[in-house]
Amino acid sequence: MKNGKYSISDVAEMLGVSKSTVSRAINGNSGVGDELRKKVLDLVDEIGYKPNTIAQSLSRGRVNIVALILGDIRNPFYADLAFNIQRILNSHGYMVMVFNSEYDVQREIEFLKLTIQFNFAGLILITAQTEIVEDMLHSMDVPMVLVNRILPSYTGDSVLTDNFQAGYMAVMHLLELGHKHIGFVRGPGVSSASSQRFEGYRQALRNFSLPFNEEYVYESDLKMETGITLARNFVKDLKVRPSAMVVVNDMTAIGFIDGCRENGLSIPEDLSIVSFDDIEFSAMKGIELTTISQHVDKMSEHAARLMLKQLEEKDAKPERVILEPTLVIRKTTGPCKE
Amino acid sequence: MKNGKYSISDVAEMLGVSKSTVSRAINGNSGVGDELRKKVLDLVDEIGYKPNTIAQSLSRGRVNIVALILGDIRNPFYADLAFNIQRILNSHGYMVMVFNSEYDVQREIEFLKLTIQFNFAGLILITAQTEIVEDMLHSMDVPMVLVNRILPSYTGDSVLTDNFQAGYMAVMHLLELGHKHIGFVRGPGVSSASSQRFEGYRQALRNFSLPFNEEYVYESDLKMETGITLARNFVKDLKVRPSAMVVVNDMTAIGFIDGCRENGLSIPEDLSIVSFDDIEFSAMKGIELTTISQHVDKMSEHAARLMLKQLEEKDAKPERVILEPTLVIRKTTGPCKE
DNA sequence: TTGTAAGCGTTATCAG
DNA sequence: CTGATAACGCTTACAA
Repeated sequence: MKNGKYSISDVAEMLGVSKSTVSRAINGNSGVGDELRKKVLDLVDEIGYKPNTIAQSLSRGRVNIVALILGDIRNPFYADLAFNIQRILNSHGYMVMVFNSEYDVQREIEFLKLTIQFNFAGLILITAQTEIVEDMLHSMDVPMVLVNRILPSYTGDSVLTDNFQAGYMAVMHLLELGHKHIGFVRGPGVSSASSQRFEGYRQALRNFSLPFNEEYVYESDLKMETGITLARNFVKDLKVRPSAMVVVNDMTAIGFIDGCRENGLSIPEDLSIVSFDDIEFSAMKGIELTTISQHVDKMSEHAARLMLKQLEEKDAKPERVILEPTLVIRKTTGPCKE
Repeated sequence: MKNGKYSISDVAEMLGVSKSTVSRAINGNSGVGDELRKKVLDLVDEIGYKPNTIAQSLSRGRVNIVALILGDIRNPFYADLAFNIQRILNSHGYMVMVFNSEYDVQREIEFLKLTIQFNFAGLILITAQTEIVEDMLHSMDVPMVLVNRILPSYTGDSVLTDNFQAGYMAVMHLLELGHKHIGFVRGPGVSSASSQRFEGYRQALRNFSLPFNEEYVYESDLKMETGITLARNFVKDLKVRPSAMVVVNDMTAIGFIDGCRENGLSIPEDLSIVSFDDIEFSAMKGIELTTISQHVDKMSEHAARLMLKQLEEKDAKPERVILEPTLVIRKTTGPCKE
């Protein structure tokens, strides 16, 4: 017994039995007599012995930690996902380690390398980007779930919203309100979610012969602060402004709206805005975003379920779960007045 | 070499040297010739060998993970703290594992037990509560930093805002605006930050002979949703309402304001509100909280610094860092009209 | 400078 | 049903 903590050898010695017996007893494995098992368990309970997880991991060849890589935990959408996934996996005996890539490919690759070094039990990626990552992923033989982003050649488990449809829906809603000139704030190019929303938007524009204007397309790194900056440019640089904007995520939209109001634009009177995610804040008085829900609860449940499936069945078939987006109409969109 | 990964033995064998030599070389320890060291490093680099962190940890007796226990990662105040702390510790070679206690003592104790089992390198507690926890903490011989909460008998490293002063400041601000009847939404009783803010509030009331009314005191679990519920009761149950409220944190305040407006109260015309934290959202148009900043950046820097100090110096003296709160006046407080 | 070997705390294999 | 004993991959005295 070192450092105030008991080891399995201590327990074995105290009982005059072998380590194997103790190991079997505490792990609920067969091969120990009922009487002896009870004796072991009683002592373990009494002295408060806990097996050393590191040693277990080394022996078993993997650690019971699932790595979760996401862009930025400060974004409520990701925070919700992380929270829910963590809760579910915890309740099944797994730990979750959250990494913030800060939307940076280099950092993401670093974390992927860590996954190898640590022998993590599984890997959940909420922000998988570029071919480099894709190559690494292919060479990694570990349970893996992709959430909300898709990699072209990836065929494993994944759960995502139908982002094309989401983008399409956004435009349809604006169209019904009479808007014809509709701009778009996209996310980083490497985000498939963003690209697909953009595609849906383009398609809707085409289907209804609405004009597409390159000048009305902006790019955000998904942060609120960036939304504010973008809005300032939007207000100042454009001689003729669109009457509506589709914005890649709620955080950017909240910032964007803030920037617009700061510069004298009224929302939705002067400009209608639809975004995506439906984070908790978007329902608040004073915000009240019209947004397209990604159903973060379902998304996290599926992600956790798929991970557990891979963790617990050796050769489970890969699933691709596709969630339907839902339009939530609040107060940032209104009829077009022209 | 198993599972596509090289072990130190593989490297040693390929070079015809011993494992110890490889170990010394890659860890930058003395006792290897320059030439041989270079040979080792070159091969390691070429084949992309990475030491197995678990095996290292078992051997060294601790794993390079710092555990960070907080109430709820979905609260932006905590998310900011976690993000910053993680970033700093990562850059010094430590991993951070975030646990959501969900403000529940039982869960917190579970996580503490995990710290023992895992032999985590350090422990950062942003939500330390009750005597049970206190006892456990005392018996744990691991680098430890308490953030934003204080335990009576704890003498180790800690960083916190002067919450008493913060509570006092909140009242002073309202007093200057002419308010006399001031209520309070407190946090859970186990939160020392909340209790001290409450004490500061009480003291200010006493110092200026303002009336204290038990009916005007509510309790929140720090969540936005709860703020909404509280506000509904506040509006409906009270025949005579105070003209101002001090609310324990921004998230509750945002919900509270929402609930008030939903029930026809105007903020700040009918009711002034001051809260604490100054999360990013509080600056948004449509929210614009008057709030007391806890300087989350400084707070995280100190927390990380104190942890690193303990991690890297064997017998560093404990420090208690106390941050001055700052009042940020925005638009949820206004003059009292009576 | 380099190698040998013991140990870190478990689990798993194989005898008894 | 139970006990030795060998891994797991690395670090670290101690020898050479």
